[in-house]
Amino acid sequence: MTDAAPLLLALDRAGYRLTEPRRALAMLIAGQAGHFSAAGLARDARSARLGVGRATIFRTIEALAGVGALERIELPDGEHAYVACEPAHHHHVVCTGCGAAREIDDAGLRSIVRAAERTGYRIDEHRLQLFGRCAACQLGGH
Amino acid sequence: MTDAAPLLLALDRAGYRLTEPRRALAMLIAGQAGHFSAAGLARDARSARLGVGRATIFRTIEALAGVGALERIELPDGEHAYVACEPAHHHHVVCTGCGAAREIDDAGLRSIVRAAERTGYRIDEHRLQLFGRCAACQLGGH
DNA sequence: GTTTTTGCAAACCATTTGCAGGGTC
DNA sequence: GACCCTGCAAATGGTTTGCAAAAAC
Repeated sequence: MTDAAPLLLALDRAGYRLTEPRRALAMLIAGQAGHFSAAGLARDARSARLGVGRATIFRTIEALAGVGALERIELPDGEHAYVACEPAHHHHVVCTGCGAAREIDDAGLRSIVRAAERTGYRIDEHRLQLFGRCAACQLGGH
Repeated sequence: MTDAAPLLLALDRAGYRLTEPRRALAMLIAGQAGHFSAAGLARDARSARLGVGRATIFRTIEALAGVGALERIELPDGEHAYVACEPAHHHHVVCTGCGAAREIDDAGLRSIVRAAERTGYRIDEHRLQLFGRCAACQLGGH
């Protein structure tokens, strides 16, 4: 339900060429309701007769993740999924009902990182993912 | 460097039978320095001539993760790994140098979860992983 | 003795790669 | 026109599964 433009813009700015397959995939990704998997996107592309090969799908997702327009997450069941996002540092809340993802800020994380560094580790990177049900799914009982 | 007993105890308590392959794998896991992968464990098992099949290794890891004695983590490079841990709720700091993992408490998370719930989501689960270098690896330059 | 577990080998499935042709800048 | 990108098909590699024999309770 987002817009495809930011995805293409991010690729363009990073020096990637704006090809037909990439445009088509950006549209497809923009139309995803919540998180999506590479395999699922490949399925959609096939049923939409985009004529885009599996390899291109994986390569495009990789490029988009590389420029920060997509984030790869691991769902509670171990599956991999991607969510479209702003290319800034942040974290997500993911709905286990419909897959909708929202960004949240990490204000409170600073103190956790500081606490962790008291163990002697120097923290370079952190990953936080919250899972739950969005307001709609709580009502609808999906 | 940990002890194999807690792993076996956890399986026993959950009603799993204590078989020879499971004892052998518990020892092997207990001897792992930091995090380890299923594939790596399979390699170790083969070189140690344990006579344990790949399938059994995956099944045993799955069982241990199921009872909370192992936690599956995703490293920054996308690889999967496991770390032995107490079966209570907690989070890890993982050294990107040697793989050593330590548990940290999640005191500060409470406020983040609360903030996230103000978006309308009801949070059921969260996952936090910190990556950095442990004291030894900062000195040694691994 | 009944039920779970194992090992093997084959099956699976997501992801990657090599390469020749085609599209983009 | 040079270089990037694509599609295809084949390779890869981790993980799962079916099944008969073996072990645990």
